Amino acid sequence: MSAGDRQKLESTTRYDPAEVEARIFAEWIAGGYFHPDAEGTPEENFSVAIPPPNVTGALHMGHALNGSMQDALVRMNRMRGKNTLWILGTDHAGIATQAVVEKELKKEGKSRHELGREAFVERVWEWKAEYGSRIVEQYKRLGASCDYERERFTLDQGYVKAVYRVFKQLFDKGYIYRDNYMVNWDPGSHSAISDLEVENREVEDALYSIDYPVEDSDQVLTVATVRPETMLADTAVAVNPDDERYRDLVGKHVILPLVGRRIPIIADDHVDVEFGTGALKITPGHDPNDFEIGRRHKLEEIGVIGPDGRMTEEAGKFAGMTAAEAQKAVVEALRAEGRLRAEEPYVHSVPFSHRSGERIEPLISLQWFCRMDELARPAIEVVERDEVRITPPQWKRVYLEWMREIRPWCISRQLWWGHRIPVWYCDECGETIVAEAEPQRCPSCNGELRQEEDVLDTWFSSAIWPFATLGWPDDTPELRAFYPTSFLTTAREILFLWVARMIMTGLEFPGDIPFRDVYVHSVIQARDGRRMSKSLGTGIDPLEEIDVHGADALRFGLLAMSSTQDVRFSDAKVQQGRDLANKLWNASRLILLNAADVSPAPRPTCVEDRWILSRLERTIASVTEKLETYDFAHAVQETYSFFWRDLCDWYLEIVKPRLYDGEAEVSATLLYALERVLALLHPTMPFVTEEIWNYHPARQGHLAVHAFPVADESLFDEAAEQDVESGIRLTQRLRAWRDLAGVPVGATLPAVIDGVDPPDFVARLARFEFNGVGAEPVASVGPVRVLDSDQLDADAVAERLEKRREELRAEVERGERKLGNEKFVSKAPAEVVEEERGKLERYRNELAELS
RNA sequence: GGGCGCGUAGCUCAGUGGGAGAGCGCUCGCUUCACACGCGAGAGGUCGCUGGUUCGAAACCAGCCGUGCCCACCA
Repeated sequence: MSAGDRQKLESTTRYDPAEVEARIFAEWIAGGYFHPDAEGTPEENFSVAIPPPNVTGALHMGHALNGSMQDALVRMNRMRGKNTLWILGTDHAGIATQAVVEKELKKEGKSRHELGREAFVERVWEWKAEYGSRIVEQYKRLGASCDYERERFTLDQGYVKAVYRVFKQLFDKGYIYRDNYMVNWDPGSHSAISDLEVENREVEDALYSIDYPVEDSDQVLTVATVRPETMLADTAVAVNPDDERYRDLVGKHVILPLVGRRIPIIADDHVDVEFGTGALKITPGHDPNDFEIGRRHKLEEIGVIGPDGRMTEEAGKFAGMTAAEAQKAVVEALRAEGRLRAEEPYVHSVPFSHRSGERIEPLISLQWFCRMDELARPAIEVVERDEVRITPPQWKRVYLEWMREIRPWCISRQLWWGHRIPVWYCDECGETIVAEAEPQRCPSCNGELRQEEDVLDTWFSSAIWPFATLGWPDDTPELRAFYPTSFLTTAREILFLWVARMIMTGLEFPGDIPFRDVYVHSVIQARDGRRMSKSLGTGIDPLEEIDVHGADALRFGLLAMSSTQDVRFSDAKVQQGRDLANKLWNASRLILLNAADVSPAPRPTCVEDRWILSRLERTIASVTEKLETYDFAHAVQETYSFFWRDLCDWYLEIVKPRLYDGEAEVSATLLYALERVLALLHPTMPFVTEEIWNYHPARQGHLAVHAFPVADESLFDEAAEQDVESGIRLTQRLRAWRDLAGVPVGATLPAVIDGVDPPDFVARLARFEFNGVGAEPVASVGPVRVLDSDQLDADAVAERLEKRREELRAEVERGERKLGNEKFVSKAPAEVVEEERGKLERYRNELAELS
């Protein structure tokens, strides 16, 4: 070690992540470790596609957890020598990004319509160039070992080519079509949105009962509705065909109040006899159910609410009002005509836009759809056959059930920012052309063409992420080397929005699954158990955590708190990670500053050496297995426990004298253990381990590309583990005895051993002298007979003795009761019974000695 | 309406059939020559409730209570 390094180690008693992280990260990048050559096959390589964050986004806890998990596996596989690629990129996020830029414009007093489409889109690109890389920089702060040289964007040139190819092929297969259909209209973003972008919320509305007079009769048919304003668009009233009350009315007509329209009374199974009066007003233009019923009965579809959320000309005197204003006015008008029979409070669930937060207005509009049933079929099969494995397994069923019920996907959006749908219309001959590249003139009549105004749903482009990022549709070296990818980690909320669609497109286009494993991770909630959300003010900023505690601390903390169930964010776990980083630093200082100049190798000379090596190798085996099965929480906590408890608390304390003596054997063993612990921990805590590695005498190159340890089973040593662990337990009992017997901390107590000598370290760590002579024994702790001395307080010793007797009596009683149970003795497995007998025997003997 | 999950120490969570665990917090004692982001020793749980299965249940089964999430077209 150089004098400078030695001085740095000696003087730095605390690990300071802020001083280390940026420097180390720059070294990794300079080394090119994260930028693999496109060589080898997907089977032998390791690749992961990052769930692309929104360009508008900032790193939140979900990204940080997901990133920590991916990086752990990516780094582990890179260290194993695999050609490893972590694909990075961002999503153009249509609605979100357009909203951000529109907001900016608004501050300048402008609207996108004033700018016009081209200028607006240009403006969004400018915004993207300036702010769009923020989240990528934040991933670097986390230490994520993505390939920053292959960064992709869902709207970059090659990606658009892939999207258009997919659109064209799906269109040619007849899966994509254009139709007038009921959609979820989001008045906030002025666009249709898909079913998956809708969230239902409980809302208290009023339920109105309205009398519809039956034509040529004194009868009325009373219907119930929460949206009286839509009655203006009613085109039928429906009753259940089995409903005796209305059997005679089916086929007759009612006269729609306020409007005067004559509309039929029809019979449809959808109507629930029990609900309200059993008569349902049918508004095919403004209600998804009524739309379906309307299509079944070929009813007229009238729209009285426009895309702006206001009443249209069809609404007559209500035209121009907002839907809410119209509701009041319609209710008033009905009341004035004596048609309003009842009004009562009513709680029900109502769709809201996940994007804008506004209440969805179901409208019929001309949109592009994609049929999903054919695409879903093979995507169901690969999951059924576990070719794509979903972990934890309960999500497999959730996926399959959703896929089996899949419905057409509304893929068009009335936005400007996104992939403009590759369809051109000829106004002269009415031709519609779908093409991957813009056609110059109409191929039929040579007329002028105009392109479809709508853009595609953002998720349409995300769906092809794993292969579009690798250069598909071209046959690129990247695609050949890294597709299919190895695994995907995700939050369950995008299982349908994203994961399912990637499986479908992967099978349809490159013709193979996009990844072999899907790991659905838990959700980190706010400290109080609420959802972490910006709008609720419950978010915790991962970057602040990194600033304060370091990236390793946050990574450790997130992995340690992650689980199969949702968990609350735990500051304590992040601190545990910070403490671990500090402990690693300091234990390493102890070893590195005192070890003799030897090569790291297991060189056991005594039982405690064999013990720590055995524990080390077992930990490597166990932690590796847990990482491979996505059990991150147990993986990091087990590493923590081995390092802190076994290595630091016990082994280092035991071998300090040998280490200070510069003994070659213990130095070699310690350097070996340190090297392996650093490598084992590097995937989860990359910065501190890399920094310490700088000072390790075996260092050749960066730890990021050092071999990941493989457990050496020849070092497993059951006997050594038992000996040392019983020595540890004896040490702990002796210390406890001293403490309770009021012995001064620094005092060494005389004692003798009755029986087999414990390992040597026991006497030193417990501060006993086992060759005591002369005095009388006053207490027994295991095989240790504590001799009388002036360090002892007789009363405290007697009290301690009595306490132990009580414990033993309770134990003996418990054992006797259990073994006295004849059914236990006859039915329990023999080894369990034997164990109980052994324990009882030991307790009885010790009690006898103390009496 | 259907589905999934959770209820274990003051807090956050592990623990799937043989004597209740971790981290934090708390108490007592330590400036012991790696680390006070440290060391040693402790206190603290009828494992939501009620029944059942079993020699044995925190764990398996049933019901109940509480709580969270997902899906769903009942106006």
